[in-house]
Amino acid sequence: MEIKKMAKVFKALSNPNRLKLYLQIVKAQEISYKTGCECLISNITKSLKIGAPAISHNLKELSNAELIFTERKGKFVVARINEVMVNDAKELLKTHQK
Amino acid sequence: MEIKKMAKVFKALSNPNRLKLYLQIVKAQEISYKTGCECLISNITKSLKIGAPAISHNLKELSNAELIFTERKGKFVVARINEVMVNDAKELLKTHQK
DNA sequence: TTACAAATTCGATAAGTATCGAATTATAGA
DNA sequence: TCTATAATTCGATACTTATCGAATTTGTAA
Repeated sequence: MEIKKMAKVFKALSNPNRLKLYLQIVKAQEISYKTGCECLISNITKSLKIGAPAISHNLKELSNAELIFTERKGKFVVARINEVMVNDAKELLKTHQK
Repeated sequence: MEIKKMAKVFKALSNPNRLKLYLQIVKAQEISYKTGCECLISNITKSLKIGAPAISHNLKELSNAELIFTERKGKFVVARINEVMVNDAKELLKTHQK
């Protein structure tokens, strides 16, 4: 687990809009476990106050940091969380004391 | 726990040199629990490949994000981790599935 | 007080980034 | 085929940031 890679992960989460986007994907994915629906980016887009180009850019940042995987399903893009990477990030934040 | 505040925390960890600095403070603090010594910034400075002004700047970023507390002890600066904030960050990275 | 070391501040610069509107591409359905 | 919607790409712009060297401040101890 190299520093540079982890720094990139944190960078991906360092912009408020992008962090919101990430959290919405997490949330949508959790719901999808119950409903079977997939996480459609187009739904999330509406709830953020930035335009489609910015969403696209921010998705790519999350994806480049390997925090999410994206896949095109016809006209739509679906995203899902890369649990492994998220765990690496959590692990790095572990402090061994109380 | 507001998004903006958390984004700032992640931003503080988003630069490789600053992340290293943070991790060194964590490490030094863990050692200090055993030895009773405090985490001196001047020791850490030597192991990073950036100059003193950059260290100073990066410390301030960590401090502004409330990830660390700093205190001057005579000629030196000592730092310690804000466990509460670190936990908030870990908490935000929790996903509820397996 | 003088000298030294730690740290900060200042001013500059090069590089990176977030977002936009316009244009374009991809896809589904009428 | 034509149209509407989702998404991406492009080009621009305003803003932020990481780091540096030089200068300055803070503090210790000779």
